[in-house]
Amino acid sequence: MPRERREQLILDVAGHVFARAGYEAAPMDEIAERAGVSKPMLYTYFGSKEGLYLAYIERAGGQLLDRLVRAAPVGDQSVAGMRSRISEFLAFVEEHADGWRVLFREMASTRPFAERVAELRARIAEAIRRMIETSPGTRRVYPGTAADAIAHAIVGAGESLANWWLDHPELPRETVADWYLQVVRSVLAGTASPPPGHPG
Amino acid sequence: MPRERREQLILDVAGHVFARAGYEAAPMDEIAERAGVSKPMLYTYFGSKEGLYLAYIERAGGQLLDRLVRAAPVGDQSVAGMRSRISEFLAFVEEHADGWRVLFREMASTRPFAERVAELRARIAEAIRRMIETSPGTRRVYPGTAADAIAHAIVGAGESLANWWLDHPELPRETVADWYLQVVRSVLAGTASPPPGHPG
Amino acid sequence: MPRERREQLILDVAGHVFARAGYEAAPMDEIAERAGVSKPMLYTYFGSKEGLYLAYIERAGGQLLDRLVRAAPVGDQSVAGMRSRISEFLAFVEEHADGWRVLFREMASTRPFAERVAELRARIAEAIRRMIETSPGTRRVYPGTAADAIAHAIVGAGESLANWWLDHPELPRETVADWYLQVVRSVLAGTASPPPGHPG
Amino acid sequence: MPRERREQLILDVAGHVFARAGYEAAPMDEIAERAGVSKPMLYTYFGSKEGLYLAYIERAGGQLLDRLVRAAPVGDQSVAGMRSRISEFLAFVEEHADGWRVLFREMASTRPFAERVAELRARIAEAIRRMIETSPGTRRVYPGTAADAIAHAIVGAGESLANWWLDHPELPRETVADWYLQVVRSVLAGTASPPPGHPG
DNA sequence: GATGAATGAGTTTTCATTCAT
DNA sequence: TATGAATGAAAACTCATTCAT
Repeated sequence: MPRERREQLILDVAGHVFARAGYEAAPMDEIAERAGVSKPMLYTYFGSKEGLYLAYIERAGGQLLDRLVRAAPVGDQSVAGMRSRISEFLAFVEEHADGWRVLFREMASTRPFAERVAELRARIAEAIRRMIETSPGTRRVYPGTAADAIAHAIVGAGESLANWWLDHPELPRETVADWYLQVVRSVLAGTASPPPGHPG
Repeated sequence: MPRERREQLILDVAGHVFARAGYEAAPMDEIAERAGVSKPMLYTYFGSKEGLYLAYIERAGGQLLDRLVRAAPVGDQSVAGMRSRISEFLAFVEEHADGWRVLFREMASTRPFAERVAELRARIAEAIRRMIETSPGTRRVYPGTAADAIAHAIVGAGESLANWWLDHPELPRETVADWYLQVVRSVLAGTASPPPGHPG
Repeated sequence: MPRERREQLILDVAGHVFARAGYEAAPMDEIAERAGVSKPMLYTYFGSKEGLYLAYIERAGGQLLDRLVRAAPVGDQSVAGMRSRISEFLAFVEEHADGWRVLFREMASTRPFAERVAELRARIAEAIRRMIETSPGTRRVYPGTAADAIAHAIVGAGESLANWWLDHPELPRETVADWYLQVVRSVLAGTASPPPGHPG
Repeated sequence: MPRERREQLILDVAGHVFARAGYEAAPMDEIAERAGVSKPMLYTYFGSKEGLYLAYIERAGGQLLDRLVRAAPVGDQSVAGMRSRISEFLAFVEEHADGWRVLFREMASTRPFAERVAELRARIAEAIRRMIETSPGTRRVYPGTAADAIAHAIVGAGESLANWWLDHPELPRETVADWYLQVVRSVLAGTASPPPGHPG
């Protein structure tokens, strides 16, 4: 088996174990055994447990980003484009539940890995921020910092919704996508006009 | 020092260590040393590492809930009430950053503790769901399940916003509260009327 | 409650715990709790865990010796005397199962306590040895050393029989006593004449 | 060094430590150090302290049984066969003093291990019981249960004699074997005819 | 006299990591 | 390249023992 193929297989297995047990509690022995390789092989390929974990995060994050980018061109701010991206995001959650769980777990972490995931998240939030700042409302209510904050709120809403969905797998993806789309559009619309009676 | 006081002190220290390192990576030795007590005391008081962690989660979750409940009466769905709750939530994040980090971390966890935190989260989402279902929109667009999903999205938005704020501590709490309030109100409003051109 | 009475009560409880778990595995906490006293009390009364154990061995051993001595005068080598002693021995096993188990356990031990029990055992063996050497056989086949060995064999037979009996509690004591008496008499008789064809 | 060889070496060392200190008081550290291996090896090979102890008991018990079986064919009830078995038993005690001490210690124990040793003992007692029931006495005095009891008494006599011998190592094995043979034959003979004046 | 509270020392066990082959 | 075998370091937890009151 060529190295590349074996690496992918190992990452699959590792993701499964990491998703179930968490980084600390996932034993390298189990990963090696399940992958059908020896432990030294893991170290030859990935250097360390940390390296293996990072490689997995990197791959999962890359896959997620790829899907988002391919779902709609970067500049596309149409409703159709938004819906497409949301749908792809949920498709990723559905098809790579392990990957999603690991990525999401690290959002709450403070360990070195969290940084990599934070970057990924920041890139997605950044795209949303641009949408906020260029959304066709009459006037911008909040300055740039606020847009960043709101963008993160939108991202968080999506994550939370995705996890809620993992507990309700009977719902079709498109239904959940509709809901999230509605949330996003509402927030975008809401940032275009100040709430009635708002002091600032 | 009376036992109750010392227990609280230990929980403070434990929260700090747990927030920084995570459950698995937090050594009981360090908690004991930082708290100025011996390890056996930790076990006498809390039974096990798991017991200590649960006690901390319980305390932090209780404090958060207390604040939310005291911020505004349960039935109160006014904007002022919402703002008050949001402000209290962010005050908790600000004043109990450790507690918040630990609670938030467990949202992504699969361990036994996650259940306790999920309960806490569910209670908050439930309150929001009721708000959605009784919000004064012209007609209800989505059925009960959707309301639950949207409620979780709102909760997730708040969590994400809170974490974003932890990285931008220079912003005053009330500013962030305003933003979150705006998000919540937008979503509530959005769920009262379907998006234009929505198929369903 | 007077000290003497409380000491006895503690010893009863301690014996129970020691018999079940063994010396090493018996926690002082459990003994204290079961006896309804505080741990420092145990140390005030018995000095240490070792002290408590020794006190228990001493008491149990003394009780056993007392019974044997009272069953028949020391010089009495009649069959009735033997039967009486055997009966008392088995009565002790029956009534003080804990004490018996602890004493017997220590026979196999190499720890400091074993010495105390070995002494007890030696005293009993010594009495039997004298019986062997003065038993009314025509001539003494074996010298003094052999008599000592045989005496220990007889003691061991009794111990083993007693333990076997603990697993067959439905048998009346007198039945088992008869069997043991038969064994002892057989061996005594056997030592009076060499086996046919024995070289020495 | 091949694994099999090292396992045997570890068992030798473990037996030594167990014999001296007892199961509870024997630290794995000491066993590892004396065996010249690391502690994790002990766990790789034997799984746990209990596993190591069981492995040792199993080996020692197997060796003892082997010797007894090889000493004389199972059905052989001749005096020569008996003497041969006794001699082998004592040879085991002499050559594997550690093994003997550990096995004998567990006879008094209540832990899970005791069961394994009880089985071994029961197998030996069973063989003796059959000898009793088929011994060429004129008539059987005691029923089957008694034969079982007497068999255990004979086993106990041998154990006790063996331990006595460990304290008198200057005596040649054959001498002690003769004594035990005499004891066994006396008891067997005694069970063939009731004691004069026996009521039953 | 009695104890609630406290701990130093030690135990088993696990795991990431690395040689020798 | 690939691995069976090995380990250093550290973790959770327990227990006999002692003060301060």
